[in-house]
Amino acid sequence: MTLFFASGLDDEVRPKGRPSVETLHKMECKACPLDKADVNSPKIEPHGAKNPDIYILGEGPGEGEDKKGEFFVGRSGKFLRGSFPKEIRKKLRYNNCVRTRPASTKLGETNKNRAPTYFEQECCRPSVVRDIEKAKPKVVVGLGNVPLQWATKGEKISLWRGRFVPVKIGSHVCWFYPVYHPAGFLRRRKEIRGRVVFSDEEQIYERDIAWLLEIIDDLPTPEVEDLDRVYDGVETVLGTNGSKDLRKVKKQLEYFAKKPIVGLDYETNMLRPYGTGAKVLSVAVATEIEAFAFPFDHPQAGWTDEERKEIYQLWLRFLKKAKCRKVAHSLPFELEWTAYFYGDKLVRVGRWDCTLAQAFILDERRGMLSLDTLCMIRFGFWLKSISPIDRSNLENEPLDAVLLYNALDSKYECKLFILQDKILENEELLEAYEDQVRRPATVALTQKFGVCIDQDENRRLGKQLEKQLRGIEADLADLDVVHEFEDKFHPFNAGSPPDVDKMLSSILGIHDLEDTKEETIQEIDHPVIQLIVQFRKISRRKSTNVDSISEDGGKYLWPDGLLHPTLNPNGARTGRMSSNSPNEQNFEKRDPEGRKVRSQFNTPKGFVFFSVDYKQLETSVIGMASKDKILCDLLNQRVDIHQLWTERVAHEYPRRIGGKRMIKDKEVMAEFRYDIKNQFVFPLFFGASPHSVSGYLNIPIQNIGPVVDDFWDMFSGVKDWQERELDKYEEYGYVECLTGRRRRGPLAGNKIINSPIQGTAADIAIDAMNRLSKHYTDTGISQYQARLYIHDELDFYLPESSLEDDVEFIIKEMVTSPYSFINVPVAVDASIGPNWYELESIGSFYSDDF
DNA sequence: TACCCCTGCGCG
DNA sequence: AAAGCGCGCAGGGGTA
Repeated sequence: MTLFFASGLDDEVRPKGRPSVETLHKMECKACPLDKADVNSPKIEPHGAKNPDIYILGEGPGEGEDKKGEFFVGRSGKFLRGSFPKEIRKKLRYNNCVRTRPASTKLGETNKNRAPTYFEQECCRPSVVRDIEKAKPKVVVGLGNVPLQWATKGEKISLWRGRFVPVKIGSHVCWFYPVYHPAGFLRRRKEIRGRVVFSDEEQIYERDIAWLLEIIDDLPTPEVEDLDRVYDGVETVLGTNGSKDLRKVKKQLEYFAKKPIVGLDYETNMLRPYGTGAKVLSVAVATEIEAFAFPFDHPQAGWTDEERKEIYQLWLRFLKKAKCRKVAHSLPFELEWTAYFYGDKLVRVGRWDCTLAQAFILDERRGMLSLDTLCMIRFGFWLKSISPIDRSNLENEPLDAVLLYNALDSKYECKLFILQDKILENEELLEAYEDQVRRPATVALTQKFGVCIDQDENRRLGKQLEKQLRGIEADLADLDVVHEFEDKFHPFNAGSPPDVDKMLSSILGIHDLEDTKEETIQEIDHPVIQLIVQFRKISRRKSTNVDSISEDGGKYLWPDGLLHPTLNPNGARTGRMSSNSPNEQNFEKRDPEGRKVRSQFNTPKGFVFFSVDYKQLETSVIGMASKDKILCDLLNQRVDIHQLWTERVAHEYPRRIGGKRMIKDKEVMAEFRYDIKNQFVFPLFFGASPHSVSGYLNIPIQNIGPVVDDFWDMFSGVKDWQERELDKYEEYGYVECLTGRRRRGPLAGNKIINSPIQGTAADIAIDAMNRLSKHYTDTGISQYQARLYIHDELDFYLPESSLEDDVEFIIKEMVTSPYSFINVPVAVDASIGPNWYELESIGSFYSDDF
């Protein structure tokens, strides 16, 4: 029997020629490097209550502990005891992963603590395990990274802290509850003018401990998956038994179709279905206790062509008819492949669920959403370590292994879904999950439809930018400072920050700059600076916006001639969707020259490009959240708030726009409005200080300060709302969108204010996108499926034949949002043209017109 | 060669 | 030390 199934490090990371982990466990102190360490108190014994509810597990004794021969008597030990109420304190038990002080042996550092090594931990493990087995605590509280790794193999305490993980320590099953180590944040405590400033970590630690005490009596019995039973109920067919296997597939699919909840998982040979030779290798369906996997197009699948066709039909039938909830982990993936091979409509047939979306709604910390990690958090074992298989190359792994792997995934998806569903219900987050789980269908279809690129335009732009770059390089080569640089060092690369830094300091004699950003260096009056800035701009424009989507080697163009950017609904912590490969959300727009790259985004013949932007959506959401009377009135009267303040600031400080007479200049004011929107109104609404705003706008504080005061006089309801949000965060440790989506701490002040706004705006826009997409799957009108999603902008390809009807339908759908918290008009700006660059406005449209 | 982090910068 | 928020991508430069 393994001593502890999730024990520290494996043999795979063991340096060669060192004893195995089993040997270390057998030899204990005899093998330990610390056995003969020169310390005051070797092998300190655990102490405290005999049968505690809470067992505190630290890294190893520090200097204070070593001196006194007792754990947790140093600074952080005292702090830790202090964080528990007196009655509870008596009932704690204390131990460390390593019981002898691991002190630094480096010269001059003999009194410094260090983290215990793997060998020290493993030698000590048996004695710690024995003590925990004897003490039988309900919860082991792990302080910092070492106990986290010790108990779960988890790696980042910031991602694991505050979660209850079921673990089996020796023979004892209990909860492991990682928290920040006090020693860490006590070191980082700062004093400003005699007042201690607490770090985020410290506040989070306090909250985590408080939560532990609040919930400990209500914790369910922890359950750790029995590794001997993970394959229970798993069945597969290889397809080699012809019609017998076929019948089995049929029977099984009929069986699972009648279950209430079924995990569903594809294994594929690529991540996306658009590559040449992309195929689904196998499929698995499962309940909590039974799983069935069968091959599609794995090379070893035994199907004849005829049987393969039958398989296709059987699966299609399942997708069309199954009454069960179909659960995937990362649903956009399953839906994208389903749409691609079986038809778009199926993404909305029956009910699909997503364990990743559930996990995201429960805890939006990134990096902890894989099925593997979630199985560890919920079931106490690492799912992926069960299957000895190269997951990046399933096509060349033996079919039987692929099927077992596939089946396990689907089984634990189902199991995970059922557990997370209960937790969502307990935390009153089912509604937020419903919003989240509507996203994958539209995401999958937008991804599948793809984005057209005008390759002639791409080539033209590529050549033009190439020429500009050569020109800049030639101009650079003419400069004395560049000669000097190259004599002294090496060829000058304007795209290299270290080179630019060297140019500034060694050649131009400018030393005190923090970085080489455009903003920082543009004040320097030297031709080389302008050339550097230009070079960076043009080379970025070319590589990011042109080369990457070229049919001539662009890495994002697929064999079908389209882009298929991915949208990630479970990535951005506020609840926005991010985009990648390429990021459709960062093609240039603000720079009049740069925005020409958008001309590459055209439509198929017979279609026009239709672009719809929500008008000041986040400002409207601030009105919805704060219910500020003035703001809501202004929004109801369709007043352009940015314009209002643009004029106000222009009058207050005309120098900023080049004098009073410029107030009448439409172009100047339009440009200034842009600055006011992004450097005044938004920053203030999201918590920027007057001083920061002064900096952004480059207007002295004595001029802008009074305007900021007026701003807050006018929108005092918004200020009050901001205060309320901060209070709520203080109380609950999270903030909430109007849609119920949460964002948990640690959050700095301004994020607290921003998150509910950004998240709610995202929910409104994505909901509209989804309703339009549903209209497509309901009626077959494919132009209602958005092609691009850019936060507050949706883009469509509309057939010329039905242009007017489609325009009206889409606009109406976008402005008539069904959320009950909407108390101000929702408005859009719409424009139309041959491509994403040559767009002509067709006007603004308001919900109260419909 | 692949991978990592850093810097810089585009979008909302 | 204080800081509007949210993202992804390219190139440089180092490492294995």
